[in-house]
Amino acid sequence: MSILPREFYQKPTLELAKALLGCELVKETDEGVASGYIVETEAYLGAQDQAAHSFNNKRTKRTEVMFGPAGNAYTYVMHTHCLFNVVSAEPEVPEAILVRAVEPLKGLDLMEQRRPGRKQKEWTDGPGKLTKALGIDPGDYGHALVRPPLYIQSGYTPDHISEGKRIGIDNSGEARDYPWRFWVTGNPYVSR
DNA sequence: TTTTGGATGTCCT
DNA sequence: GGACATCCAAAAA
Repeated sequence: MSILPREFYQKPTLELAKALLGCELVKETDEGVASGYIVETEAYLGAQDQAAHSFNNKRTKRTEVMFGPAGNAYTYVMHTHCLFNVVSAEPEVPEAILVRAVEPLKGLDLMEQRRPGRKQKEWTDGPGKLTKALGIDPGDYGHALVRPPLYIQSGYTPDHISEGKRIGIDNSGEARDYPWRFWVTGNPYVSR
């Protein structure tokens, strides 16, 4: 088991989205370590993707990190929740990959504490849920994912990967039909 | 300075 | 299936 180097992220976004499946996402806090296997991702291809925050190369304070190098964290606060993305592509090309679900691995006691009253299956089967269970927050914005307290390391290789339309972007024109969502076939922790 | 709306989750009916 | 919680940045005024 080893932390994925910066070079790992130097591949086309759609390819990286699939490569991340089965990798272990780790967050270390004062309370301890929590981690899980990534089992569901979605690609957001900046300039050509109407559903992306960076559509048409729109550069703002919020999307700024997407214009940086691949391998950094892009956290985004949505309503009452925080979402976690991995920045992809080279600098000046605003692409990223949203992690939608993980399979709990380490720090199960911590996650249970952070998700009181829920079954284990419901701890991390959604983009807002997994950040809460792992302890990822807006303070991780822009963090390089190659060192603690937040990083990704190699895991297992999924037997089969499924792909389909993305979720939660119904008002994004034809971009909503792009098959840019990937998940580990048959894994019970995918959001739906 | 004010308004608007969102890559969601949870609880209610 | 539907309402609503609750916060920040973008866009409008």
